[in-house]
Amino acid sequence: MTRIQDVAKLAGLSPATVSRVINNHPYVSEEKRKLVHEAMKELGYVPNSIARQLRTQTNDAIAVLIPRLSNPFFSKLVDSMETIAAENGFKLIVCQTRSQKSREITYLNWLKTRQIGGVIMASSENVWEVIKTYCDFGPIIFCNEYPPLTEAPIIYLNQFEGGYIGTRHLIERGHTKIAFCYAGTQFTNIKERYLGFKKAHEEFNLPINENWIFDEAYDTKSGQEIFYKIKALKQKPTAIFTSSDEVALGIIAESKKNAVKIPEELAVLGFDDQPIAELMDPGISTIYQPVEQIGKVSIELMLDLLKGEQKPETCKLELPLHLVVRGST
Amino acid sequence: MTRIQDVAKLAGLSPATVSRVINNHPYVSEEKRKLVHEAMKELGYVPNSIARQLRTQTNDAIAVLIPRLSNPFFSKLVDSMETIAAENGFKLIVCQTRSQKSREITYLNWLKTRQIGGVIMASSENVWEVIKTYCDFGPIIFCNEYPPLTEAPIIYLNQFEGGYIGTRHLIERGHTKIAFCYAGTQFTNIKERYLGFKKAHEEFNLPINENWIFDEAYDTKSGQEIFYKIKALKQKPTAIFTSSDEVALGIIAESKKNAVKIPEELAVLGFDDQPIAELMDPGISTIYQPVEQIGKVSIELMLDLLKGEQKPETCKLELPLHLVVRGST
DNA sequence: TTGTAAGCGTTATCAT
DNA sequence: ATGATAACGCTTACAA
Repeated sequence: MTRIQDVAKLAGLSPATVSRVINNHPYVSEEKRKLVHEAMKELGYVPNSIARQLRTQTNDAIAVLIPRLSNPFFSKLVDSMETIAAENGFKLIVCQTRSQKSREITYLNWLKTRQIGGVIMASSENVWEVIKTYCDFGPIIFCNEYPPLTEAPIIYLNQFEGGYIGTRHLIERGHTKIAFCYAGTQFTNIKERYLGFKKAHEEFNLPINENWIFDEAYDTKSGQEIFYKIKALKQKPTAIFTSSDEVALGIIAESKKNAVKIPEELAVLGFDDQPIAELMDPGISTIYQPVEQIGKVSIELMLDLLKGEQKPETCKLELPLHLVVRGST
Repeated sequence: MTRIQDVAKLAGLSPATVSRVINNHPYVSEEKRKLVHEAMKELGYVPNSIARQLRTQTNDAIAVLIPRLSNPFFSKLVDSMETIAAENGFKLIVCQTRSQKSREITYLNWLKTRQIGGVIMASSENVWEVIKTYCDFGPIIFCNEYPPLTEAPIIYLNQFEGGYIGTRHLIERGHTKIAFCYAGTQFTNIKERYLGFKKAHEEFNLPINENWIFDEAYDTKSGQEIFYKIKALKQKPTAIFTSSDEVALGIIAESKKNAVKIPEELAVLGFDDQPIAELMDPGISTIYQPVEQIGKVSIELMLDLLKGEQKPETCKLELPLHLVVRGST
């Protein structure tokens, strides 16, 4: 491996000058600069980033914590983040927690051991009190979801609003018996959505039926299962507010197999606005989430924090979401 | 930041002994080991991995190059790799080339600057002669796709076989007018598939119609476009061998809107066997690719190379794929 | 079994 | 404008 020393020797200069050239410092004569470039080229020299990071106490690796990549919402999110990170010479490390507290901690520990420079939490399983203890070791920001009491930057979508406008839409379509899908142990998102769901019901003086609240609605498969749970009920809802387009897809697929008409017998509302939502027949009415934008804003904030060495401050940035009406409602 | 020095001082020992304890070296008395652990705990000490990597000349970051994450095939592939990498304490860095030569080179350069320890190329845009020049800086292996003349480990699926069994299936269903989808400038995969497609035609003495070969079949949208290209033809194929389930999905979606019966008027064969293939109505007949397995095998090979410091040798490991028949054919 | 000291490849401080 | 030198935090001969 050729070192900065080797370049210096060949150019007849000191390592310091070579370093100055590499880092575009001022106060280097054009003559020497040229000499250095020639020597670097001749030796095929490339700076060792590990040594540089040790010396400058920096780290250009960013971890993004998500439940799993095979969830299209998250792969799209990571997609948008990676593009911008790479453009800025930063590396993006995928960290799949699979919704497990312990895995999340494992990744957060990478911050302590300087394996990574900062963390973007696009999902979080642990409470803020626990996550907080890692903040001394590098910037941590939240994107899409966050635990209660979080004192860190938060980029989020107003899920309450999403829950409200979606439910309102269903009510305006004439539905009074509306089911709702919960997904796991998430902190804020689904809970917020449920509050919006509730608010819409209250506004129209409609009761909420506890039997129509389904948990563990993660993916298409759970959507299929939920369809059969509904089918087995005596009192059936006429509409369902699902937790994602995948879940909606599962419900719609099984409805077709069972000759249940959509939206006449069961109106299905998705969430996310995945490409698939438009393609299905009928198209899935859904709540559009600006995934690329939330990824872009989050990674840009992280880059600022990493470059500026400033401490992240508590703040909340809300991005808008909106209703997309298609055939399924 | 607490250093190994601090721990040593508190424990009344030398940094060397502390290092030995951290790295589980033999020849450390139980007594001192305990002392070190206590001191580490008291100070909340964690080793600095950057310093360690500089000293040991190692690197625990693995880059995986893919076109884009939003392609489910690749997000699933990265998913399986990340899981195993993390279990072994290695970090997986997503690198989206967006099928651009230049971006691929940017990422490969990270190997030179020691930003990463090794590269898994799950797609490749540059020729082997170019990629070869990076091999001195760390292990490079190919997974799923590879340029001609590659002298590096290759984990791949027999695409020729895939093309053959798929086409044979369509022919056996009575089709003689079969379209084929190409996707971009990939090196081997689609080309190999086409050779299998050709072989099946030859076996049954069927001609191939050049007008029925469609290029740029990347995603659902292109599938939709292809449907309309077919619709505009005077001489229409009765079956189509697509390049992915997404493309098949696009074609099927538009067929429905245009009241073209599937599979009676147009049989559609997918590729990959994504979850969506099973859910569609009709289900998409497709070629199953063992994505998780190819990811697992690849990352395990990379871990071996990184741990063992051995040079990668030219080799080819083939994993099997098979036909899944559903309603679309 | 433990300690001393050199060195991994940089960059930053302080001279000159 | 340039150079000598120390330091970043760790591991590993070598010595004891």
